[in-house]
Amino acid sequence: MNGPADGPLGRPAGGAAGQPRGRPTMEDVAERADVSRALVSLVINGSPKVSEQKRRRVLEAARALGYRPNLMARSLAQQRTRIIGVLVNDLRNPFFAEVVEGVETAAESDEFGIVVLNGRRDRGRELAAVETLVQLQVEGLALVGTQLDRDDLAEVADIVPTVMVASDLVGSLDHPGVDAIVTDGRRGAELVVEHLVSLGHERILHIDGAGNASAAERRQGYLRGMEAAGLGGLADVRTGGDDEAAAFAVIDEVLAEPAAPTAIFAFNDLLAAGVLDRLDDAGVSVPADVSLVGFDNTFIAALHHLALTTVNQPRLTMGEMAVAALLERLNHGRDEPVRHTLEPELVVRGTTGPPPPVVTPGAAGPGRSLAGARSPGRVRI
Amino acid sequence: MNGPADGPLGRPAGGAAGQPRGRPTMEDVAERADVSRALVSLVINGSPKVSEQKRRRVLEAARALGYRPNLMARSLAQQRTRIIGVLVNDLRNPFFAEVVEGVETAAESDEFGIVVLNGRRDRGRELAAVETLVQLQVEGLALVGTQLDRDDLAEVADIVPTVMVASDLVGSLDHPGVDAIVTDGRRGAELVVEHLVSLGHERILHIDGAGNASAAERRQGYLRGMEAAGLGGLADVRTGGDDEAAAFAVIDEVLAEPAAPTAIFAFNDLLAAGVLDRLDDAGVSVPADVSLVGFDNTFIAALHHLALTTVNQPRLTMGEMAVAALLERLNHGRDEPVRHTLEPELVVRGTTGPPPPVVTPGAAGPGRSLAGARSPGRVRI
DNA sequence: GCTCTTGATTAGAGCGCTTCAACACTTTAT
DNA sequence: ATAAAGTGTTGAAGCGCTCTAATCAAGAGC
Repeated sequence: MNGPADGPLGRPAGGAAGQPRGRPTMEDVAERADVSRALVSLVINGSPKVSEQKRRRVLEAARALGYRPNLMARSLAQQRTRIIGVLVNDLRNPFFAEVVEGVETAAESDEFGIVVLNGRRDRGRELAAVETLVQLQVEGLALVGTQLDRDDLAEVADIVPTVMVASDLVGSLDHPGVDAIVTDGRRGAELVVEHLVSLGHERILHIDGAGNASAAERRQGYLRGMEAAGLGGLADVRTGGDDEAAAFAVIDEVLAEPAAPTAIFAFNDLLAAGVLDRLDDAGVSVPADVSLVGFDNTFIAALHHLALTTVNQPRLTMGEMAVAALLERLNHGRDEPVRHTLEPELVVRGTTGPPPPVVTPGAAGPGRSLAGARSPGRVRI
Repeated sequence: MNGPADGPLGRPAGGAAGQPRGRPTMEDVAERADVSRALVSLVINGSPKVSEQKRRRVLEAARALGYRPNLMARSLAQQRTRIIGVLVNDLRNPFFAEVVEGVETAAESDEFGIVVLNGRRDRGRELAAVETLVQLQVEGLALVGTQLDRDDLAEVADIVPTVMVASDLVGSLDHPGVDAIVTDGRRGAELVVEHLVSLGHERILHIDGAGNASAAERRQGYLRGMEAAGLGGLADVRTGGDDEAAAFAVIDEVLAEPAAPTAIFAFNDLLAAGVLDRLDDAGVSVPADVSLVGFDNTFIAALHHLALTTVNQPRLTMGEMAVAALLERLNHGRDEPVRHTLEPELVVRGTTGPPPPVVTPGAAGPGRSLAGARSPGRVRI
């Protein structure tokens, strides 16, 4: 084992020869400090029942060897990992990134680590990621904006406490192992519609989030808002997505139609940014010709040059609440599901205003504001 | 072991009482399939030397029990994790998020998993995160935009192959365990200056990235560019940062000075966005009064309403190259450091143009374009 | 002098898995 | 037939750590 022919080069720092290879283990430290492995363990874990003398000896040996505990081994022995697994729908979306920061902050203060996996907008990858996290033995699972549904999660939620953030098991909140932290998307969407209606808009288009987890809720809120305003007949929902690119096709389509909307409510800020770009390309000015609203209140919306009216979700808080929910299960054994619904908040900025006056009363049918805006001579922003 | 009191129904779903507790292990599967634990291992790992009959038996038992391999135990036994650790300076910066996606893509196709930790712009946290990753026994370490320096990394790099992405051990590339994948920030900055100079600018201000890892390089490039253009005397560097907020103070300061710049080169797009906002607040129009350039070419720069002239870095490629570098060490035993420098590319958009004509020749001293722009009546964007 | 405490240390079993050497069977070569 | 060469399977030894129970040393109490 420790024979002389054990390989020429030393362990880490270009050291001397003849080492047993691999990183130093607790055993190595024990040997060097001339104590038992158990004692080293106690020292490393800061047990109070170790004499000052030995503690020093051990620590010194550890430092000298460059010893670092092996988390895998520790977790295995301890039967716990103190890791919370986080699955994010899309790391590129600043909204999610900030939720993750919230999760991180909270986890950190509770001495948990987090492992972040990125679904990259792909359901299959999300599924695989969840599997990986479970196998990694995470003690809790936070799914941020995931598109997974009850069937995907049922098995997993039996094994590890799970919380969905910014998305929900739509219409099936019944799994006892799954909590949810959401902003009331329905209410948020209603706020948007109310705002637009109060400005005088009637033809309000909603470009939705396609299969995205929160899409359904916001869509519903939009529809309800329209109904409530007596505009149910004018409600118009188009399939969008959750990034800028998704907006292009829809806008091109809409611009080509006769009765164009005077306001557009996009699924989220990213999508709204795409809408804005495309409108810009077409020479349609916002909000003079069309009003535009996003959702999430990401920092992008706040940029003055976009000044996007949007709906705020308390991202950091959501992340923190997610961890809190997991810990309630972990530490206090809660076992019924919980669902926290946060209040959305309308943030009015510069992309909403009154609808344009009807161009030529009587001439061009019922309103053509948007199409009209495409006439030459219009000023681009 | 197989006593009668071992619980009637399958474990996971809605389990009753009296189970042996804990998730099913390989042992459980072996018992149920009536084979040895070793055989189960072979099946799970897809060994070809297992009879079809037993393979089926094992797989069925595994499924029935809801068995999932324990990655911790596997890694421990196997003495490898197949995990690449990724430390990101700031997950909220879309630039980094995209580099991470590149890392992910590459790792995935090489059957590696990745674990992402977020430094959140805090050096101490970065240090802690690296430590965590090392203890997690990652096989490679990708540091994305980190601010850590040689001293922080020396010890770690002896243990695990390390690659720095989008940042570098400035002035000390000498650690044999650290590779680097960077875009030539110096060159990028020179391109910016050349572009601005060719437009006729002379008073070009650089707001740098403060302590940020790539800050020094870009600063140098800027200074060299200015020298090369014979404008060394006009070079002006202010301390900024790497997000929008950092821009505010600087802009306020600059606006209050007599000889204001006609062009501003910001450390990155985020900072540039902040500059744009502040200029906007002050009624300074871009590029009519001041030209503005960012760095990174994040999607933010591409938004039409910002249309930020910037410098592109091939993010995805950088992430992929990082993994490639790690794998060369891991699989082919390379042990000298490697440094890939990618070419930056100037992306001209709408925030740069010729400097404004000097307002009142002779009257207001040497150029007051920016300050002049603050006169009332100026149009805001 | 003896047992009792108390406190510090350690032996050793075990966490769930991999893997190597050994084993029991074929099957093939000779 | 017998040796040689596969096949498929298994026992058991770890991987690096934790943690319980046992051990040991030393002072306290009687």
